[in-house]
Amino acid sequence: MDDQTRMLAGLAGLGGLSQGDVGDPDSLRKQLGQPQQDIGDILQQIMAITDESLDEAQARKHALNCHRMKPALFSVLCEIKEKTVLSIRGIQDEDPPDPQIMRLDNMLLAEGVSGPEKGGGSAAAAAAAAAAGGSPGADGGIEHSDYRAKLAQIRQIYHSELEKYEQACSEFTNHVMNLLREQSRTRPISPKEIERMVAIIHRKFSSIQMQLKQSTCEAVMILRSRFLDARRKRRNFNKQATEVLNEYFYSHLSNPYPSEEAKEELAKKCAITVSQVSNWFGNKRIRYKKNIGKFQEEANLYAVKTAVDAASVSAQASQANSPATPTSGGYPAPCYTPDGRL
DNA sequence: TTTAATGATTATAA
DNA sequence: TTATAATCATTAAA
Repeated sequence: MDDQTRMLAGLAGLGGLSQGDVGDPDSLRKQLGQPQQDIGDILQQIMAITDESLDEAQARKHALNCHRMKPALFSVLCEIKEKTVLSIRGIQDEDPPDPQIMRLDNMLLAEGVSGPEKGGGSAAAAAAAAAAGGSPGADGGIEHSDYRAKLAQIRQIYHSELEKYEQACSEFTNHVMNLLREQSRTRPISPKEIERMVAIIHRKFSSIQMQLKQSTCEAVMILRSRFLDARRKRRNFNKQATEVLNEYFYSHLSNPYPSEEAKEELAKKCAITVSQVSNWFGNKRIRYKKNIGKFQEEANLYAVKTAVDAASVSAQASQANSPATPTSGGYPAPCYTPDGRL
């Protein structure tokens, strides 16, 4: 737009060539071999062309295009352009790869939304089969396939939108380029300028692309939190596992804080993860402390069990490796008698 | 259907 | 980082 006003100013200046500061008017006039009014006339027509109707303008354009003075005028315009274009140079040359869009790209790639389609239609088919099949083989498998199906849906939407975006972008770019090429017949347009315009268009479109990527990322995150949140697929530990954990807890009641190694061992015994062991102990400690009375029975049960186990072990091996007997500490021990009564 | 139990998460403090 | 306390969301029992 600024260029346009500059161009108009340049053209207006050209109108009065005698006082013009452009090039060498005298030689130009000689070159043209025409009176000055003629040029002013043509310029007047060019200036007025925007006010005319489309058909009129088209006809006028054609007439001007065929005008014998057109090449000369064109070269003058080129000269002016050459001068003005200097000022717009340097405001380009900045194309840093947007870190935001790179972040989004990485995430989409990691989630398998962008990038190569893994498994192709077979994954969708498998998901559909799993959903249709009455008996979900693995427990949680149905949810997993549901998740995959939803992800595939997001992926499909993303790709179709991206395609639309790319099509629109290239369409628009082509349109503008054609327009500029067409205009370059009547006004000087350097390839650099076209390039710059294309860059501007791409920048504008890339903000749209970012929005698309942003919202896709959001959708994936929501899907993840909805399906992969462990709380939603909580399963109670099996009886044997809770037994092992409770045994440890009540036999270390004075200090129910298993070391990292102890946690690992418990995890292995119970076929759960170390962090699950940590969770369990965290929950157990706080819940025990909050209501010791409620756990009294359980405590006695396990105390007996431990004692019996220890007794049998010591009887079998005739060794004096009695279990760690809780004496004092942060957690009050329940009163218990060897026969299990309170 | 309501309630209790339970595994996981979150916020906070040491 | 880890422990605690509160809370969430699901499962199992009543």
